[in-house]
Amino acid sequence: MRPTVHDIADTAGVSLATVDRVLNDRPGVRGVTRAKVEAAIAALGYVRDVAAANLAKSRVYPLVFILPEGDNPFMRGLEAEVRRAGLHSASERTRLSVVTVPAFDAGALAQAIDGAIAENVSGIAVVAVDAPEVSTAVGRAHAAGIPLVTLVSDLAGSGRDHFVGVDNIAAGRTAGSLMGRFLGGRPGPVAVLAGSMRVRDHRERLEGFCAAMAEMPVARAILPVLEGQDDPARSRVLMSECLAAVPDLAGVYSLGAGNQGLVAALADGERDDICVIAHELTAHTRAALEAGTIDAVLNQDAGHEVRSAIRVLRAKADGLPVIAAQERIRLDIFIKDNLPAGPDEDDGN
Amino acid sequence: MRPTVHDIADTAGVSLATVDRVLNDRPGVRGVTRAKVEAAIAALGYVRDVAAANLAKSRVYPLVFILPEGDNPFMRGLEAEVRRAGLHSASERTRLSVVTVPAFDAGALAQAIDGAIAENVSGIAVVAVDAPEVSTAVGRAHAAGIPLVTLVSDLAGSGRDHFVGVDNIAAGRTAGSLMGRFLGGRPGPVAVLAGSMRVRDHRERLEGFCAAMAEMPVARAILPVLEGQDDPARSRVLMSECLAAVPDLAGVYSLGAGNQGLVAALADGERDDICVIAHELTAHTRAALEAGTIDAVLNQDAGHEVRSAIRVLRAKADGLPVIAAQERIRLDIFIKDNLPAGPDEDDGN
DNA sequence: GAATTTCTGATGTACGTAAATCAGAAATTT
DNA sequence: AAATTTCTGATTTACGTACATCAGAAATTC
Repeated sequence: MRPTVHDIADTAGVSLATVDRVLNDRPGVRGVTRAKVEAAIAALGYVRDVAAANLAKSRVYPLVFILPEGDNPFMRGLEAEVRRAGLHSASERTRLSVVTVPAFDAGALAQAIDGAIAENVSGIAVVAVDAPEVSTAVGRAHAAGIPLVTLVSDLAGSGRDHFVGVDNIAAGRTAGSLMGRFLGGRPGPVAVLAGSMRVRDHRERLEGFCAAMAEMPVARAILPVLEGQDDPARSRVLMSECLAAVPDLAGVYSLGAGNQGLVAALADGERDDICVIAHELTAHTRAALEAGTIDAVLNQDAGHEVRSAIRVLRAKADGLPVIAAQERIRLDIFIKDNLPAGPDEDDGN
Repeated sequence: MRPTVHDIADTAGVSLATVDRVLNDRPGVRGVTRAKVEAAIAALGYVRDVAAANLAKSRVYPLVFILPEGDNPFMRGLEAEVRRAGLHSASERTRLSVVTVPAFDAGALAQAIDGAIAENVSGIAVVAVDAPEVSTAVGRAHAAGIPLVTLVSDLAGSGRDHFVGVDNIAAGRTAGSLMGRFLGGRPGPVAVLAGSMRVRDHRERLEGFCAAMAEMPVARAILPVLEGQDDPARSRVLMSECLAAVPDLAGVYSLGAGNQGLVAALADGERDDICVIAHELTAHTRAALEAGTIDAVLNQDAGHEVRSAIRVLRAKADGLPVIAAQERIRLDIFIKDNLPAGPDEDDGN
């Protein structure tokens, strides 16, 4: 049997109350006594039974997810996963809520973070816009002792406790490498469709993509980035213009959420010979992958990210260590042949 | 606050003991009374607090993993992950143990399953050899009420409760599709190196591979399967013979654990122009991927599989539902550019 | 209608920890 | 040395569930 607080009290020769004071860092214990208790804890290899502790505390963990507004399918998928996790959250003493803010709006984001701090939640997960206002708001959360993780897009040099998301430079490299291989010796430049260079994940993907393309045996031009603000209409216009202007376009790397507009533009232009690599498996990209319009989709699993964020925030709130291997978010590569069953086709067993 | 057993007792107008009898399916409750209690449970939306229940039961779950012996790196990786999970298992009231049996030996496997049944464990995870003896042993576990999941390789038409592993037909299809794209118009046949056609995962991968290759625009011969029994020396000999016999070999699909032998044979033959797609990210395949000998590695994450098996077995033991979406094991595609940090390079945060 | 069986209620203990209270011991100050 | 402050011990209650016991009520059988 694993040791309990009673065992510690016995071997340390102190009372239960003293052990409790040491364990929970409460005042009222002399240095020598504290040392004795800590020695006993170490000797017995005691680890607190978190389940019992939470039961006794009857503590609940209100966690807030701050996500961008709009019809970005990936973000809406994230939101859906948060809600889905919320269904099971009761049994884990967690209460989840979602706050949405205008996309790419640093001020609104900082305000939302401050709001969560004011509500004294026990954890915050935020899709970060990489801006100073946001960094200082994150600093305030840290100062208030509230664990905060960045989700999907990271924030440089801030006090965030953890980043939940894929390595976006590696994602870009992967896209570049696949693009190069798929194109082989075929000539023609490559276009890049992004949301905004104001979010770190988009910048990093572009960086990786360019690096990998540069290493390819066949040199290939990369056209100036098209920033569609993750808006379908805008992305469609930009892409259509590009197709018209560059008749020998060989490939498109869509590193943001402009896929709906991209697919529409490709259909308009009747260009099904272009090698397309996109991010995030959504209804649109899935259909385009099956139809052959898109050749590969790089994906981060929203469900996994949400569950990871919850685990990390809870661990941080409890002062427990995070199991790094379990929390690493993998980059999925999907082609037509390894598409998973859709969310509506779950076998439910 | 979420409802407790006391709330149910109050609203149903019965005593705590009766509620307990209904909840835990104990005898001694009249039909009408039971209905009243169940109505109250439904009305209040009661869900049992698993943490408190486990605390009260102070139950431990002894789980057994039955894995093949030998120096198969993937299997040793699985074993390592089980041991790693064992470190954290105390806090989850789980006790893990590993039993190894000779690879591809159905009789020994069946015997190991019967041994676990005799020990009255609360769950069994087994890397299945697809044979009748094994199926009947699985049937005996089912009859004994012991949850059993197949791991990595499934078992047809048996009473296993769940399969923890990737969709191997899709894995084969993916390999075939990537092989076709990477080779492009280059001529030459493709070789397949397997472990044994007696395990279902290898058969399924081959099936998917052949199907995907057949759908490619360029027809390509697939040579007869080389069965290396997942043994390095044997795989090396088979592969060397093949390289000598087929000078225009364009690609190799290694769907088993013969990668060490494969890489050695390629080095012997000084053939670095062959497109190689292999399974499972190990030290060998990682090095070969970085060196450019192997072009893509399809991987199933051993750590994820082990944790999934544990979650599923515990859920089954408790009679709880399994969250299908969370337990789907994904097929990772690794190329040089999206290799994750190695196990020794964990950032540990 | 009495005897039996079956059901139900009341009550208590346990799991391992948190947290509070109060009394007494030890150290410190006056 | 007395008064005060600081530390420690003993004890109790609580969290939500599991499980056991015993007595009494209700239903069933004879």
